[in-house]
Amino acid sequence: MEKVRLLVVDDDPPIADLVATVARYEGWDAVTANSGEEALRLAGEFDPDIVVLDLMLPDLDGFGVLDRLRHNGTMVPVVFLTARDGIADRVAGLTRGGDDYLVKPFAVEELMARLRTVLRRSAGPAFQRSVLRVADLTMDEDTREVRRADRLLTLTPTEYEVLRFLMRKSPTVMTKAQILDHVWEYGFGGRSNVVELVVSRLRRKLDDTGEPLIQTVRGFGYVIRQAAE
Amino acid sequence: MEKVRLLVVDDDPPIADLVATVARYEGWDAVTANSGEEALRLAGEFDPDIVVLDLMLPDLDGFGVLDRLRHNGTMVPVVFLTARDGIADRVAGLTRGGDDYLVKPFAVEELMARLRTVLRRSAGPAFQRSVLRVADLTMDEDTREVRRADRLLTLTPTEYEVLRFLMRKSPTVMTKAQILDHVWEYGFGGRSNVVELVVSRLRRKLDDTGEPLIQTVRGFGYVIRQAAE
DNA sequence: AGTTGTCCGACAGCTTTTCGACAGCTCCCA
DNA sequence: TGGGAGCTGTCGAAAAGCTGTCGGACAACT
Repeated sequence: MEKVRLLVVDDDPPIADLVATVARYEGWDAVTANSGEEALRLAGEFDPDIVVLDLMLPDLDGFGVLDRLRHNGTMVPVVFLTARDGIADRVAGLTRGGDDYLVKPFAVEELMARLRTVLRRSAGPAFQRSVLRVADLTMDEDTREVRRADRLLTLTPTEYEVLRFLMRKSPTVMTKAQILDHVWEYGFGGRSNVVELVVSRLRRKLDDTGEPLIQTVRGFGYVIRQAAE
Repeated sequence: MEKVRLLVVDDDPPIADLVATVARYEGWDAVTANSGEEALRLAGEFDPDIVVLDLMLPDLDGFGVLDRLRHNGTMVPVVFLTARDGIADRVAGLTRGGDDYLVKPFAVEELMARLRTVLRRSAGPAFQRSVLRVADLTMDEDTREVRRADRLLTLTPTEYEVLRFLMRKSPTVMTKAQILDHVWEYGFGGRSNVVELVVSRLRRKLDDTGEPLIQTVRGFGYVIRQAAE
């Protein structure tokens, strides 16, 4: 696939920057806009494949931006960001077309996952499943089914996210800080051992059968990969 | 790649110089700033590819500098330096993207390694693995896998760092002092034979099979290279 | 043969990791 | 509205593994 072009619209520069940086890290092209006007201008110039759109903007609000976009005939898919309270209902109504939304504060991996899904859907009518695989472990990102050697595992949301992150990055070693930073909401204060704990719980479920897949790289972090040699 | 342009921002001149010197030694272009204002000015003039930014600055603090940088539309990647205590949490929020941070006191080689990683990532969408190779010894810096003639070695963090340093410098001879200075945190007190010890341990793991790769240059230091006649 | 430099075994202290127990929370259902 | 089930994160203790000090054996150079 071509390099994905992402437009991020959020009036809070750190947030916009955060999203753009993560996207670039994934190899996407990303630009940011801090107002509705700027967003519309950039949508024209930059011609994005997908848009992340905060609903709370100083000038024109998110809905307004969307209307104008659609008015111009742009069918680009949109993922909305909203505060926890409030307009969730109205957003829900807008998400039928394949668009999606996420509540702030979000975890960056979750945002990226939704962007990928939306892109995949909008790419073509025949949307192919996204299945991650490491050794005899598979994760179907559509059905959320995780199997180890065909045995179905039941994971909690957090476990699922951590596992997905590790599988996506496999066979690269990730530090605990990286895992925490990507899988937990930004702003999560936990100076704690949550990551270790979730890994421990994952291991119990995964490695129940078969050889250990999640490996500790002492003094550094964790990887998921087939034990070499 | 072109000559990398690095901007180092730290109010403690010895530290800033240390980093700049090491970077120049690697063939990079490096400039230093000792205050936030200077940093912003230089960022404009010098147009760096990457920035090392101490968070504790006399005038504008590190976060302020970052905000202003971003505000100017600069998407340059940043690696932060922080003291051990305190703001690690706040930093975490900024690092989710792909930027990174390091706690003082750090080891110079570790800083350089992170800079290289961040650069590599921001360079292109398809980020190519970084694999060091000396004779039949290979080190994959992403997976942290080290192999001698395909046999997987298990190294401790210190061993890994020393070996990486030697491999990077190969076939140049490094003195024990250089190794100590680069691989251990600056300010490390050990007037000792740690380096010898780690090398000894490395040898046992590496040279188990095959001919010795790490050679002693008596009265000077160590090199890793294929034994030449 | 003396001197200087290197190697490395043993050990103690320390750091990192693992994981059981538990309490607060949310969500769901009656 | 109350109760229950399941999820998440905190704490702490025990285990595992890593690092540096010491010191004696050994090797290399003069």
